[in-house]
Amino acid sequence: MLEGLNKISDIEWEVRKGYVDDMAVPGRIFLSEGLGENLEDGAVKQLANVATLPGIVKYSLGMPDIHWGYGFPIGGVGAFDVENGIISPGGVGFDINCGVRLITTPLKKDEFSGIKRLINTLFSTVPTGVGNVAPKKFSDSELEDIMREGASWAVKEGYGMPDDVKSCEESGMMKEASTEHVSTKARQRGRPQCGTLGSGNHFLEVQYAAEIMDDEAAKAFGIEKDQICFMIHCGSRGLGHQVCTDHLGTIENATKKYGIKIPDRQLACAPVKSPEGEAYFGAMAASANYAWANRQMITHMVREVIERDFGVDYNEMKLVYDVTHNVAKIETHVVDGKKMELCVHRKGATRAFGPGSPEIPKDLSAIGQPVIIPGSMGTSSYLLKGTQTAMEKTFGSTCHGAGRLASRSSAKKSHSGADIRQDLLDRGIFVRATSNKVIAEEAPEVYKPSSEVVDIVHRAGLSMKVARLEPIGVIKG
DNA sequence: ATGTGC
Repeated sequence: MLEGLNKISDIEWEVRKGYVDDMAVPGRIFLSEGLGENLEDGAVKQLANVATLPGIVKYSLGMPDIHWGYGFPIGGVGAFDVENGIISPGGVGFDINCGVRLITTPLKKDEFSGIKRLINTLFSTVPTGVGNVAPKKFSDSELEDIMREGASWAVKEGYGMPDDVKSCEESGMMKEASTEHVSTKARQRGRPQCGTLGSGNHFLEVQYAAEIMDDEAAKAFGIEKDQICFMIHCGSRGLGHQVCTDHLGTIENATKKYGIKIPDRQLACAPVKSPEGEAYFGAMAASANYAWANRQMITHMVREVIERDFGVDYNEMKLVYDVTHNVAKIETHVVDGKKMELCVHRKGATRAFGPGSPEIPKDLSAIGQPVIIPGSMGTSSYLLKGTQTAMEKTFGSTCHGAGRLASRSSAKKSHSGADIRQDLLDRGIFVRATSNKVIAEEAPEVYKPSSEVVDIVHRAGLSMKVARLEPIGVIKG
């Protein structure tokens, strides 16, 4: 509910200092009155709690897809001064570098047929679902390289082409990775899973570009109307999950050790510049690199299938961009006219750097970075561009997706997976999933409409629409 | 999200 929040504009709301005790800064949420009806009190409280943590700068921020999460809300951004601020695993989440990438093909919708066959082939090619393993179990030394080098490791091993790397945020590799802080247990979980899709909201979709809203940006990003594309949404699997679990323990101890007062145990944190904070950051970066290698390997599998079955040249399937939804990064931002080094936590939020940012590909410098916002199963996904407004208002951030409305358990009670699969088929969307249970949990109705969420970030100027993508085939874990 | 709930 929006009650108790101060209205700044039709799409921006303030969570005043004092909403919970000890807030150092206010909160800001980008949200319409309509979507505000589903705003959870718990999520607002979590956003306010983040504002109590040491070193927070400017605002604790909520995107229109905000919902309740572990400690920090999902759809939240918190930036902390590197000198006196904190880093928190709860500000990143369990699925470190959960992210999404978009790849185009030269195929056009009108000339394309055989979606069922393609999805069935991909479903048997890309390992999918909880506990599934990749065709290859990597050695300890290979895993070490994966965690250090990320997407570039995969390309070097033949799972892609050199241009792929520069089309990833961070070039698909956080150089701060320190693998010595990744436990044996995390490595054991990670070794058989690189090149697997995972479960839940993770997916592999075949889509087409249904609408182009910004011709200039679409041209720069390399996407045309009616083009067949594929989108991959997944993360760091069991490795990132284990890294989060392991470091929550050490960070909880550090919270006590450094005398940091937190309003919720799930906000455990340590100074950015502390051994415990640096250890978590290094292990998180290693997990992020693993996730980039993972998405790169899946990209390769899909390209090989399309090359073989549709006669498309592998090199004609270009990576538009790869963004991360769950990460903490050290970035320089201008705050009240002066440059500051910040530890920016984006949890269920996407970087949306604007024109001229040195971090984005040079050939896109005049446009802004590509921003990819996936919809829920069977609904529109969007390609947008980053903006200067985002740099000024949200530390260069925007939303990450539709945002869940109902819990997995309630979704299972109210929806039949088989019925949803048939409904989608009637609408021309062919779904393969590891179980009907997953389809019920991921029913489009239990998510906010992606179009409404994207409308708000567009109206707020946090990222501007470039293209709308519609699914024709979906693989769900 | 996750070898799905301590």
